[in-house]
Parts: sequence; C-alpha cells; structure tokens
Amino acid sequence: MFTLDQLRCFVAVAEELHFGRAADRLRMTQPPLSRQIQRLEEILGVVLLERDNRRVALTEAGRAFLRESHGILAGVSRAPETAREVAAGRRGILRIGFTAMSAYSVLSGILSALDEKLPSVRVELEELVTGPQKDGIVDGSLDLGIARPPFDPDTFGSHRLFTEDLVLAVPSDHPLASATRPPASDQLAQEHLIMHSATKAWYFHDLAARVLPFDHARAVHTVSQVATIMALVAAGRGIGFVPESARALGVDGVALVPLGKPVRGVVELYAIWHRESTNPALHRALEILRSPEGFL
Amino acid sequence: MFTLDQLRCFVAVAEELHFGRAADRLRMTQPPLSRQIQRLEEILGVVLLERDNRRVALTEAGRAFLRESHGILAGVSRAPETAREVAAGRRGILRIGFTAMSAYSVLSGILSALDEKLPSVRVELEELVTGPQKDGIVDGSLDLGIARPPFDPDTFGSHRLFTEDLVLAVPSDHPLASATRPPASDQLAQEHLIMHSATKAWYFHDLAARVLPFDHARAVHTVSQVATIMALVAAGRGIGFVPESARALGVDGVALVPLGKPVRGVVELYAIWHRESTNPALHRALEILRSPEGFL
DNA sequence: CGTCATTACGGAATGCGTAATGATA
DNA sequence: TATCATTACGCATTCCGTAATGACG
Repeated sequence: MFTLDQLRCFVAVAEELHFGRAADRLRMTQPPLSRQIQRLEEILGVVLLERDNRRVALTEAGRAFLRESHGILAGVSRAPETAREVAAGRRGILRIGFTAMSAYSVLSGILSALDEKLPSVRVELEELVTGPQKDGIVDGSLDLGIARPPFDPDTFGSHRLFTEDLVLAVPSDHPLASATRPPASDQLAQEHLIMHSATKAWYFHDLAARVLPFDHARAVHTVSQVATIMALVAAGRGIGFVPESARALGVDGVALVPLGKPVRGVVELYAIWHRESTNPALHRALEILRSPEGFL
Repeated sequence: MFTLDQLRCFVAVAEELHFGRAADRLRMTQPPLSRQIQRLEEILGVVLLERDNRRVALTEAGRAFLRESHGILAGVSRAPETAREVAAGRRGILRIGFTAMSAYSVLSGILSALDEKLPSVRVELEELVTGPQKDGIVDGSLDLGIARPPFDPDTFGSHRLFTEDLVLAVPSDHPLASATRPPASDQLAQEHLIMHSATKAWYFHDLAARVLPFDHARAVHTVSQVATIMALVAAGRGIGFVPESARALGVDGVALVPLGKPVRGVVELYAIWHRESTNPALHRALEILRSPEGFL
C-alpha cells in the first residue's frame, strides 16, 4: 500500500506540474521524488502523470487520484488537531442529566456558559430525577448530573450550584396569601397538604417533613412533580411546599408565601459527576461551573 | 507526521482493545505494535489509549481520533480503486457537445447507452453548432462532439453515427404536400425559399445548394436553426429544406415531402474527438458507439 | 506463576542525497 | 549545450522480530 509521503509527493508534482519545483516545495531533491512517484504508480498499477523530458501532465486517473489525495491529506491534517482538542476538553460530547426544576433556575445559565466557553463541545440533555442521574453517571451514560443531595462522596464529585428557599404555595384567595408574617405551625395544621411522593420525590418530601413535622393523614395527594403541586394548589385542593423557583412556572391562582428563617436556602441543587471520569470535556465544564464569575 | 501504518495499528488496537489480538490481526508481533502506538501518541502529543498491564481502554481523544482514522483509511482504500476505474474509462467525466438537431435523432440513444454501459461516467452536455464543437475539442473543453462533416482527419477522429434524408418542408395546405411524386426542379423554382444561414448553418446551406441549384434572390429569410425554418414554413412564409428528423419537432401545419433519390441519406451526423485525447472514458464511449449493436 | 504490555538489541529494508546518465529542443 | 527527468550508489534512519523485563492478579 502507498504511504502518505507518496501522496504528498504526488500532490506537489500534480500541482506544480514540474518535478524540480515540486521537489523544492517538499524540501527534497528530484531523484527521490521521481522514485516516490514511480513507486506510487507501480503500487496503484495506474499511470498518474504523463511525462517526458520536457512536459509533465496529469492523466484523467491522475486527476481523480489528486482529488482523493486532497481529501485524505485534509483528514490527516485535521485528525491530530481534533484529538488534541478532545484531549484538552475543548471538543467532545457532554451528556448532562437534569431535574425538571433545574430548568427553571440554573440550567439555562449553565448551557449558555458552556455554549460560550466550549463552543465545540456538544451537549446532550436528558431530564431525569436524581436517582436515575446517579445510575447514569455510574454506568457511564451520563457525564454530569444536576441533582439533589446527598451523594456518596466516594463515587461522586459534587459542587453546589444553587440554593433557594422553600416556600408555601397557597391559592391566591387564601388568607395566608395576604398575611404579612410567615404562617405559624398551627395555622398550617388546619390546611389540606399536598405532599411530594416519599419515593419518587423523597428530597422534597423529606425537606418538607423536616421543616414542618406534620400528620401524614392530612396529605390529600401525593405527587412527584413540583409543577403538579402548583396545578393542584391552583385548583384549590390544598397547599404545598415548593422551591421558590417554582415562581418561574407562572401558574395563575397560586401565591408563594415565605416560610421564614428555618427554610432559607434549604433547597439545594448540585452538579455531580463520577470521580473517575476521564472525559476531558467534563473537567473543562467543571472549571466553568466552579469559576468565580459562575455561569449566570 | 504520523504514518498510515500507525493509523492501522491504532485502529486495530482500538477495536480489539487488546495488543495481542490486534498484533495477530495485523500479522505482526506485539513489540513493534506497542512502539507504533507510543510513537503515534508522541507525535500527536495526546494519550489515545489508557492502558495498564491488564486493561486497554480508549480515551475520549482516542475515540475522536478513531473516527478520523476510519475516515482517512476509507479514503485510502477508495483512492486506488477510483484511479484504476478512471484509468480503465469506467469512471470519469465525458463532456459532450451536440447539435440541436441531434437531440431529435441519436442523442438520447447515445445517452442511454452510456448510462447503461458506463454508469459511473458522468456526462456533461453542451448544445453547440459544429464550429464551436471543434474549437472545444481542440482546446480540451470537450471530449466528444456530435457534429456535421467535414473534419480535418489529422486532428479529429470521427465516426458516422447516422444518416437521413433531406426533405422539403411545405405548409400542409400547399399543393406539394399532397403530390404523389417528388417535386421537380421547376416546381420548386416558383416558391419562396427559406434558407439556412451561409455562415452559421453552412452545412445545411451547402447541402441544399448542392441538391438544388437555386437563385439566392428568392431566399426570403436566412435562419440558423432547423426549428426556425419549421416555424416559418408553418406561418406560410415559404418552403425550406430540413433533415427528416425535423419530423420529431411535431410542428403543426407543416408537411415533410420526400425529394427523391439524390438526397437519400445525404444528411450526416458524426461523432468526433481529438485524436490525441487521453481521456479513457472517451475511448470506452467510442467502443460503445462503434459496437455492432450500436446505441439504439 | 501466568498473562500481557513494554524495553533491549541485532538484522533487513526503505529512503534520502550526491553523482552520473539520457533524452530533448 | 542547457534543461529536466531518471538511474546508480553510499549512508543514515526506521522498523521488524526475537529475547528479556516488569507489573499485576
């Protein structure tokens, strides 16, 4: 089979149509150039250049081979740069898992920052709750998760992206909506409570339970999505705890009431990744997420 | 710069993820394979394979470089075959010039035959009268012409493709249209004659003049295209000489009247080419045009 | 101690450059 | 006779294969 050097020799001669000038361009002398062309033709079994002692011209086959050669050499010069860019994390694929609610807080800022700082990194997104995100990171199908704590620090690296308050979602016409002070426990005790699922949304479930010890019997619905709580509250089925970013959902007929100091900043969102990931694009992305100016 | 051998080595290892099996597949021993990979990584300045004594895995950069390598090697294996096919005339470009009238006789048959016998030869068509076809063939912008004689046999190779009769185009309601015998010279002498241009369509001009010595004063129009003659005859402006294939134009109100023995087969159409053309596709095409079964 | 990647070393082949040849205008 | 591609030859480099080494389970 022919070599890349033979290709480069042929391209030079084909473009110069002169062995002397081609050799000059290749920083070599004519004789080895001549032999490389001969050898290439011999290997191919095709005459590429019609030449006598006065004139050099391409045959039709030579023209076709020249086109192919250009393509090959273009690939050859592109390949190392591509590999280096991937190795440096400036190019590649970053598969990100995110919780539905993060789309209303940090996600768009993260995506904009990645787009700006790592334009050649392709980002693939998948909406998943925290559990499946961890699974995906462990089995390698995800590079980065945007998820709720806690995480096993032995397998996951993590970085806190965002904290927000837990607030109370009540119907707009409810007395609590126009109260000037945070509601007291005994005020809440009288309300129907729309709870998060203890299995599918245990993060919010546990958070709410920690903030307000409550009687499970009063839970009128058990849902897994924040947006569903908002809809049920709007429908007058009860009240519920939601993160403040639920405000971005813009559900009519729902007011979000602050709960006071104990729940200030208790809702956390983390970036998580596999500690042993070798994806360079991930590490570049983490630098950006951790940088002082952040991603907003 | 790296070599194709290094690429092949890398691809084998990347696909097998095992130096021993890869070396086996490449019909070589492990040590040189190991060194080739090391050398490739050194040249690129990038780690392509994560390996310890038990496990071989691709890095992200390695995955990217593997994709590029596949592309390069595909080009490398395609290029020689392409060159050989072009050299054999089974692939390439054939630029054909043709006269407008040939589109009503032989052209479509020729194109079908080329399409069938030389499917990988791309045919480019240009409608030109004989003069410019010759120019194009001489300066190399055309490979094949479909033109009217004569040709200088020193520069042009030629092959007669088609002969047809010269016929008389008359209005359908003209007495000559319903005559049972070819018109005599004195009958024609009384008619207005629509003549071909002596410069742009000298072939038909001379042909008509040879068949029927006539008085130039009686020429009422001078046109360069057969189709124009047909239109003028239909409009009742006179009569004219046209090749029989003008019937395919299907102009209403025009009857084509035979002229008798002296003009049987006098209209000729030739394939012409440069005697020194080196385009292999041309020679394959000529084999087809000259073959007994022809191109119809 | 067996497996598998890597290093060490000797021999063969490939490819360069200089010098000579040949062919053409 | 000048130009330009090609052949001849000597030297350096590269690369293979065999043998030895080293690390890990």
